[in-house]
Amino acid sequence: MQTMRAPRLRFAPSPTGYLHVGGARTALFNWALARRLGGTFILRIEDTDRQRSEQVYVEAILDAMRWLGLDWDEGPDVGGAAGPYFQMERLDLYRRAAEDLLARNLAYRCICPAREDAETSSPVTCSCAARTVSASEGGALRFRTPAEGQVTFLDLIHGDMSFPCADLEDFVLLKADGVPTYNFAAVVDDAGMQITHVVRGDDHLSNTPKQVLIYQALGYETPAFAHIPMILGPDRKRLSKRHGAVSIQQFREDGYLPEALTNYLARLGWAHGDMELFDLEELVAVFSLEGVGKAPAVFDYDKLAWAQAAWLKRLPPQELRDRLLPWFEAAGLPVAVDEPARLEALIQTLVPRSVTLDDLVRQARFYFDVPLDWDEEASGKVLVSAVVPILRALAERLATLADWSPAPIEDAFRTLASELGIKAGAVIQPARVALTGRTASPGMFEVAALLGRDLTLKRLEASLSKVTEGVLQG
RNA sequence: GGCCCCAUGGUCUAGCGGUUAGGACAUCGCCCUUUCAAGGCGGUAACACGGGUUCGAAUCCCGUUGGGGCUACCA
Repeated sequence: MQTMRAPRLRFAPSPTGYLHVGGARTALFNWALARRLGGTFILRIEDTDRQRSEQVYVEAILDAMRWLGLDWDEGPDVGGAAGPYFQMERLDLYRRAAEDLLARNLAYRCICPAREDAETSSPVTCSCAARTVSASEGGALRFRTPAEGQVTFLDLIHGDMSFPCADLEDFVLLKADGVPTYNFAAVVDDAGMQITHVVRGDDHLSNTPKQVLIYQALGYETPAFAHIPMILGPDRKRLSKRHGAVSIQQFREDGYLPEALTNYLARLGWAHGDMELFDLEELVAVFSLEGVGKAPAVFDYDKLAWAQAAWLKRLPPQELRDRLLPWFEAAGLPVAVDEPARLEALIQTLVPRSVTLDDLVRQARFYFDVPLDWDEEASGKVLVSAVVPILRALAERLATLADWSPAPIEDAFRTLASELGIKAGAVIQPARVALTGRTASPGMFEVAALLGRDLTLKRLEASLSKVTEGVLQG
């Protein structure tokens, strides 16, 4: 029956916080399935929790969605573009549906006080269970759950589900202030928006029978459900801030690529054979709910880092350079915009040594004509007086080198070493510390070439005086 | 407590009755090498347990254990 309807999916976050990885993955699966099926993807903001919902979170969520590359298709016209739907702008819909249920005696008003001890394990019995409470006005509206029978529905991941009505209480549809609860608003909207596939977290599985009851009471066809496994922390508890970064915004600020995030997230709870590295387009080409597992997945920061490093290498050099530009500026490094090729080249020397963009830019510092970030301990060991004649000789040769490029530079280093009867490393390592301030760096000849003759000689001189002063002092 | 879901190496997973149980991350070793990485090659490491069903179970069924979720006028 669902097959006759055009596929329509949605992601329905509530703006009570930033978009976290769990929500992002739910959004990703919905988006990927919608695209795969050639259907429609809708974004709906579930802002019915007036206490916790905030506008900044709405903006942050939209921002994160766009950054990840998850675009939505429809919604109220917002300056020419399709904005998301907001439940607080649709209160009439829920009230009308509520009145319908009330009129047909499928719901009733309840004036018993709100129960406050939800945390205690012992169930609180509401006097409404007697189903005789009624008040012409005020109070909350409760659904009249059938005393007997089974609620059944299809879950594309878990199979046919069946719950006894007797286990379900008379849940609230409308709060006393007229605002709908999650279960009610979600159903009215999913039905009204003709959603065909409800893909959401496993934590909603227990809510589904209640929702199916509402669909039936309202006379709507039920969609197919797909409850995807939760994402846990290393301690197998629900993933939260205490486990580390969890919001998409945080990962973005830390310098992760959206490609790495969507790639890694897709592989949490979903697999397609041995496929590990892929972009959104490649994901859409093969995505299916059949590949989604049932067991909860532990978020692995190490594997995310691996995916990130892999994407750093996968991105076209030019593209990576463009994305890095703002990071260089933020770091206060004097990027010469008229030397895009040089920038691109120096970035590439750092790609195999970096994970995040922030990480890469930090390591790029020595390539610029700014004070060196000296690793004093290392330089103290390497830049000793014995090294002075070596670096002095090296500087002389480099000063007159005809062609300033890696191969001739390497030749100069090696020739000098053999003439002095020492190992190449005995020249290279002191030079490395002199040019970069540390003992670990990209290839020395590439570094010198990118640094340019002037800066190279300047750094060599600076090191020589540094050693001399050190000797005088020591 | 009640109800529900889940269970392959440390982690993400492939497997959909017959496989030397495959891949990836991590880890260990070797190679490459001017350092650090990256890369290449190789190693250690898993079917939670107990019963069935079957000629044959990681695969199907039932228990046990373990983990997760729901049980709000939160979503």
